[in-house]
Amino acid sequence: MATPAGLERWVQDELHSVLGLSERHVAQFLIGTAQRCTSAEEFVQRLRDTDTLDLSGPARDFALRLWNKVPRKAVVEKPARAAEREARALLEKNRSYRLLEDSEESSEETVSRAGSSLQKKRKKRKHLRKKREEEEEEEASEKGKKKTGGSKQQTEKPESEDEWERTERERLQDLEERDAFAERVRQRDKDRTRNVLERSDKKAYEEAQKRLKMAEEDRKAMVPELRKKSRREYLAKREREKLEDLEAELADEEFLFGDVELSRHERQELKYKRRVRDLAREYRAAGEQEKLEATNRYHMPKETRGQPARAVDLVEEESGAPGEEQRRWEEARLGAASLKFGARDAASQEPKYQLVLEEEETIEFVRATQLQGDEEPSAPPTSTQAQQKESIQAVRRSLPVFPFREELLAAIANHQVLIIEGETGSGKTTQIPQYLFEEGYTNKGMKIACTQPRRVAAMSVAARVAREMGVKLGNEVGYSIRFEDCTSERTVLRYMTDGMLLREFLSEPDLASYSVVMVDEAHERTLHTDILFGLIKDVARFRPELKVLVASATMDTARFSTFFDDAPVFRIPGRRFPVDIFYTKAPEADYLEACVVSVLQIHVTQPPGDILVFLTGQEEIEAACEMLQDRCRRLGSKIRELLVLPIYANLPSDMQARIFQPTPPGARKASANQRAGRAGRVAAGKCFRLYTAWAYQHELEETTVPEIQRTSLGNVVLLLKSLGIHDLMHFDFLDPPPYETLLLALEQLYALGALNHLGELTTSGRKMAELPVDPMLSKMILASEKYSCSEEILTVAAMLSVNNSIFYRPKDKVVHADNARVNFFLPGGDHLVLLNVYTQWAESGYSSQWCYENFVQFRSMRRARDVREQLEGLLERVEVGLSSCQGDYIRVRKAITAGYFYHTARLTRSGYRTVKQQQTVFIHPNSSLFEQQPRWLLYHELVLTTKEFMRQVLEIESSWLLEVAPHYYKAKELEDPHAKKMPKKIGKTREELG
DNA sequence: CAACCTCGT
Repeated sequence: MATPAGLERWVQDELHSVLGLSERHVAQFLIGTAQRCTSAEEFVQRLRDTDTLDLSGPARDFALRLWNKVPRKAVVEKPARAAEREARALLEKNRSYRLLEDSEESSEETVSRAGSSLQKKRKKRKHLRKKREEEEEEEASEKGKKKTGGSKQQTEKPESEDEWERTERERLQDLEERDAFAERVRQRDKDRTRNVLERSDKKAYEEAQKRLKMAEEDRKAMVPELRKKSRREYLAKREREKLEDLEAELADEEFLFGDVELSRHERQELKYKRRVRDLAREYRAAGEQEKLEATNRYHMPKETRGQPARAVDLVEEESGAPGEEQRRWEEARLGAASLKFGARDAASQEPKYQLVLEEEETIEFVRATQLQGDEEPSAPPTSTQAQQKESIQAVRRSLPVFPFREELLAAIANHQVLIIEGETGSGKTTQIPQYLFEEGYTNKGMKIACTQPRRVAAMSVAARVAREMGVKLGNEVGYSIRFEDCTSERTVLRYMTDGMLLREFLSEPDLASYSVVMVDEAHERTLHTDILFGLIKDVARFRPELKVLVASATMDTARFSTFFDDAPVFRIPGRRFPVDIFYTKAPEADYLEACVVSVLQIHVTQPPGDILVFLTGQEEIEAACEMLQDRCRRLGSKIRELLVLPIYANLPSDMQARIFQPTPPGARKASANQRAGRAGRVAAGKCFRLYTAWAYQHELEETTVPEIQRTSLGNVVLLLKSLGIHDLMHFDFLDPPPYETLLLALEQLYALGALNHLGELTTSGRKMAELPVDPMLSKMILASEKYSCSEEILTVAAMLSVNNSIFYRPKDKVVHADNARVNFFLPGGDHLVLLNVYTQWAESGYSSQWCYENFVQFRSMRRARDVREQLEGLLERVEVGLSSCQGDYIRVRKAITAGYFYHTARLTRSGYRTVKQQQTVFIHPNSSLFEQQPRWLLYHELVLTTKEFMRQVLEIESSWLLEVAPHYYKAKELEDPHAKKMPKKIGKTREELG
């Protein structure tokens, strides 16, 4: 970043060379404008509006270069009503100016007005007091004829004299009070004037006026849309104005009459006013919500999102067939792009490679957008050990957040809740907690929590911050994730997964040991984050000193702001490295093929660097790798070396580690980058999207449906209930889950005995909440106490909670792998198979070699072991003793049934039906029971692929259901009409082995 | 006879 003077000179020079123009004020204007804009598009738009430059020619390019150079200002604002707020602020300032001019007069007026009101009140009060005294006197005189006490003597003094003295005294008092009152009014006006003087610098005033004008113009353009929803908005606006008046009135009332005794009527009036105010507030909140939803329905080009829509967008939305619309939009985008960048252009510049790609179909990319970076693209710095410490600090200073350190800290100090908006890589995650630490938020033994949706993120960020602060990880800076608590008593900066903080609510419902809670990556809207919002909002209300920071990418911040009672938004502009985004010119049919072609294309046409490809699944990744390697081999030495490395969750970890190793020089690693956010983190980059820009804007869902509206909520309900939140229907969800989902969860918990008929948590429910597994699993674990088989049940629970990734099935060894799997089969069902696998693995000494030989995934097993150990550690807390069934698997199966009686199916003549809902279901072909078809069974989960399949099934007897869940099943519905026709063949086999 | 599988306590 250049110094202001240097920057100005640079702009002047450029202006001169590009446009033959060298006026200083133009340069200043350009810089000033750029500083106030939040995106390059906005900047260009503004320039266009003001006709400063002819932006059709090289000036546009220059404008973009300028934009990249200018340090932008952070903005603290409430985006939901930015335009409205500005207008109101302007009006208020106008009023303030007037106040400044005639404040003396208005004070006098106020005093006389309020004075008379005071006198009225005083009179009333006097009247009331007199009346009361008279009543008392009457009472006393009737009662106390015999007693003639001192007090009585006083009142029996000569009446006229006494009366005169009293009124005189009161009049004096009144006068004094009136004087005091007048003084208070004067003081108030003086305060206001001072505030006005402080706030109103003229420039800001003019700026506000200009902005208001722009806002007005935007509004004008929105008229057609506005009309549609005008009624509601109009009402809301009126209500809002009313509310503001009312609030001012109430505030004055309290200020002026705060210590004057009010009559009952006046008190009622005040109460009524307050009630009206509260209602109006509610109404307003509802109105805003409505408005927001209405604006969200429109797919606006990203550049204008968050700002008032312009008429053009709306017109385009409404007119023409989709194809036509797409073409027009595409054209508009292409026209706007300053630079056309096609692979063909590049290839023609390097004829050597054109030959290589001749047979291949080339894919055309068009650069549509650039995400600006604040740094010039440059090679990543290579540093020696000695330089490292210095460079760490240099990197810290280079982060986009750094220039706003002071502003940010001030904003945090001034507001309890602050929404922080910034791109990935702006440094918000690593820097802000450090700033807070430096600022002393961790004094007095208080801690700072920073939540991440993912484990790796929590770990790596903590490690990074520890390095930056020069402390050992786990000391001052630590992380806390499931199975791994890398914190100590010294830890004040705690990075953790969101689920972890949620768990902490169980032990510390008010988060008393934290001074700041920062919810990071809020835009991801994970289930845990969403629930944290509701809980933290609650806590913040009764802990006014607790600071809440909600950090999000450039999305949804308006919603967060609204949710947290219009908390201000702090926008951190800029990103570290620029990322160019390229879109395909036409949609691709076979995207895997297209992807491979693009990689090669990129490989030969672009400067050296790594290529990162995002695909949807393991199979695709493997296929793509094969295709790439195959083609590279065919091309042989004609192209530079290409190193293809796959990465996906199920990949053995040593393979994963390979991608972090540095690339051999001249070679290039693992195609179209789907997420520009990931790139640009360490160095400048380019992002190729294998879909058209139109599709990006229109076909992809703007934001995915929040997790909370998709998943089963059993766990969540249990957790909230155990935190004492009973009224779940009115819990403060950012996006409330569907009513039915909540009801379903409540019913399920009731059936499991976690809730009583009043919906209150039972003791067993409290225990279930302690266990970090699904309610049915935890019920199963609790039941293992009764059947004395907790050792086995723990294993089953652990194995069930690692999802279907136990068996490894490489394509080239399918037969061996399937054989190995069948070898683990035990009669009874899949749960026992899982138990068998784990037991054998444990007997092998938890060996990885054993896993390899038996086609079992070591990583999954290790995870199962972790889960098992964690659960074992919690057994004591839920009062379950360790016990083993000693081979009596009936007991294990009964305990499982106690948790899963909800998930049962019976064999009918037309196949399997679930017992309660009569849904047609099938045993999954991978199940050990697939060929046996027992009459009664229990399943762990249903998966819908080609059919509704039961995965992980266990054979049970219907009588067990009555034993474990008598409240849920009636003997009659478990009767089997075909009992005599079908002998218990399988049952016998099982008993023999049992 | 089916093949999807991200993340978290």
